[in-house]
Amino acid sequence: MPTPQGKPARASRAPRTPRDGAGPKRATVQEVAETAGVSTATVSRVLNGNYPVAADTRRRVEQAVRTLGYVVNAQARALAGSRTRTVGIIVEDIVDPFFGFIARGVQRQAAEDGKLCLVCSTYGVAGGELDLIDSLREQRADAVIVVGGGVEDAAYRRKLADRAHALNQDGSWLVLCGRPPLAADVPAGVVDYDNTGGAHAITDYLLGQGHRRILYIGGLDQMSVHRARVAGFRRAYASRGLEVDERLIQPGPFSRRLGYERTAQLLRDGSAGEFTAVFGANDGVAVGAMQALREAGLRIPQDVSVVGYDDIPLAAEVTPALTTVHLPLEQMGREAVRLAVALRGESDGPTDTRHVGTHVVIRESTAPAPVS
Amino acid sequence: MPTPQGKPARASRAPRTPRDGAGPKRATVQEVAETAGVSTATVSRVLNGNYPVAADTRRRVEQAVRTLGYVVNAQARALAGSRTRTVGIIVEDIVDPFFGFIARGVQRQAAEDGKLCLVCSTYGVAGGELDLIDSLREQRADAVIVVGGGVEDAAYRRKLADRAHALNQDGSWLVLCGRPPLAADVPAGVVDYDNTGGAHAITDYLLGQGHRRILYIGGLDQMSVHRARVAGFRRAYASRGLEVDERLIQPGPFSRRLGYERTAQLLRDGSAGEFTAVFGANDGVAVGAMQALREAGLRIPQDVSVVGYDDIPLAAEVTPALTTVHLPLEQMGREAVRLAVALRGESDGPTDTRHVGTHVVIRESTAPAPVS
DNA sequence: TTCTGGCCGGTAATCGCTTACTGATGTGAT
DNA sequence: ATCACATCAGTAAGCGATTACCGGCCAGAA
Repeated sequence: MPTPQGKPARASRAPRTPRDGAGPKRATVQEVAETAGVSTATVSRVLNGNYPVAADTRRRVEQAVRTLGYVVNAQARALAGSRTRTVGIIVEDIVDPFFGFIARGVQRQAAEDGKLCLVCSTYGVAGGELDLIDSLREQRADAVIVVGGGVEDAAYRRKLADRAHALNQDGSWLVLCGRPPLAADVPAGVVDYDNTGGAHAITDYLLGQGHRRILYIGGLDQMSVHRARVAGFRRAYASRGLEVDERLIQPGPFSRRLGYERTAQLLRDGSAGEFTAVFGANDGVAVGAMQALREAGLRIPQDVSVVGYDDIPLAAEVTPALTTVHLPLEQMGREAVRLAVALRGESDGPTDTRHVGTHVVIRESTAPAPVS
Repeated sequence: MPTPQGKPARASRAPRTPRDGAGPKRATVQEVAETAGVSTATVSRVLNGNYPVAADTRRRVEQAVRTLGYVVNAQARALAGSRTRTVGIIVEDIVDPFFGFIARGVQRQAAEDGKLCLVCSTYGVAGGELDLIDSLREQRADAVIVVGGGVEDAAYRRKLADRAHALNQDGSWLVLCGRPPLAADVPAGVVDYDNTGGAHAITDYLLGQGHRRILYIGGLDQMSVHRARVAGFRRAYASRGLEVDERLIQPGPFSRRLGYERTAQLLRDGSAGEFTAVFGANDGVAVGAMQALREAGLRIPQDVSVVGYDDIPLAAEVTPALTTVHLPLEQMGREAVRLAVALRGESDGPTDTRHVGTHVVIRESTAPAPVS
């Protein structure tokens, strides 16, 4: 049998020469300790300030730190301690302002808490979050924040739940941002906004302006965000005792192009009937729709009103400025970090869900329905 | 004297109980080794695949890894090895698409190289880069990429150079992105684009269209980017033997608001004389100017042509679409990472500077100068 | 058959810091 | 003067990998 099954060879000890000194070198606590004439423990205490050290000793250590230009080695610290002072955030695309603002909130809150951010993007790779979570787990990020995320089936949710358990066992937490909780027994924090409520509010506003036929564009059925928004849209009609014409609900991937093409097409072939308002599932879709309407010679808001969702800067910058549902994105990012910090330590607490408020911002793209 | 100066106490050894086992726990190479019946060295070799291991042994180790759900500890690995497989990037504001695209390039290239990104933003704090570089030095990022950066005086440049030396001594590199080199003796890589050339090209295009009075808006004199662009603007006039009216050069902080307000004001008080074209120092400024022109009843491009710089998505989305100078932002980000990787190891090589190409993108906001 | 290598795999030293214990010192109480 | 306490500082055991060195084994060469 070529399989080596024998007892391990008992090699005799041999003092090894220290790693050759040619490589990069920087001061260590050891050296600081020697320079200051104290022990490494004391240096560490001064550095972390979590243990009483006599003023005089402290001064000497600080002096030594300055002299040697000492900088702590975060890896060594993390290895010895239990935290890395690092939070990971996973988004779809960092260029998208929706994610950008959330990332900004995460960064700012993290900075205030003395942490650094590992920012990852999936760039459209389906299920890319899963691999990224694994990478962040290797890095032992103190928390992993997953923002949004598109299509999700049962298998995917199961895998995500597995990651949540794994992270939790490592002592850190998974925090979902802008998506609903996974399940009661999955240890993950959630920071979400009320999609149904927001969609209901803005739809109700349009209905209040006399609009009855509102074209809803965007969203895929597998996306929970979309399902929730459509639910709000429907509920607004229902609570006024009105019916919605199913032909007016036009799903599709969130994108400016979808808004443009779908609107142009419906205007051309009239297959969804008439409409006096357009509800873009997000601001990008709405802006695309505006362009199609304008090209068709329709005036906004005199002929057709348009509303969006999210309130990214673009909404306020287009002409006419877009009426939309404001989402406190940056605040959500901050909240996610705070939640992760709060959760930390609780080895297996219940899933904690926080909701941030949204509100309708009325700008110039909406007006009372034209008298027909 | 209360100062404790005596010889350190020689405490007797006392075997300490292992850290209490209640905390988070995850498999280690040790456990994998035991499970697979090999040594930790062998496990490490299988994991890193940089040393021959018999196929059978490898299989057993892989099996053990799977069974235990083992995940390597990046901190321990970084401490023992010499790299952290992490790159840091510092931008002004991650929401700004200019920085967003560069960050995207950095992320993608880093991902392809098996690295993770630590993304930091200064959010307007002057000199905030310096502190962030220090943080990234603590983290021992394999490279630190600093993008853009605004106002910079001699003292600031000196501090930045100090950081570059420190990083270099640590064995990693500072890479400047979208800004000129610091000095020949500063060990830092540079990835930049030709601002003077780009400004020259687009100005020349306008001059070729018959425009003679071009309003240049934006940029602060302390910003090297601005100085270079204005230089290109001037050179374009000069190379055609034309003179530029100094009143037409209107500095100010890059912002949409500046474009809007300055244009509106000059239109109102005519203090800079007439002009048939506006050159926004970046796309935001140009879009702001477009708005002011439109509100003043001027048509674009029939009455006034407008051009921008950078070619962020907004440029293609406004109506009329903006003629501008395209910058390969994402590619710059990738290039910065590649440069950092290439530089790594060279303990003190010469400053390496790479330039990425730019080109004028002609859209709908420009037309021949109106016949007066 | 004995020797020389090539393959593989084990041993244990390190990386740089945190922290549980322990000890020395000085102080106020008795 | 003696003893119980605070206070402050030192010792050294990890944390979880990587890797320089060393050595057993076996095949082909001499």
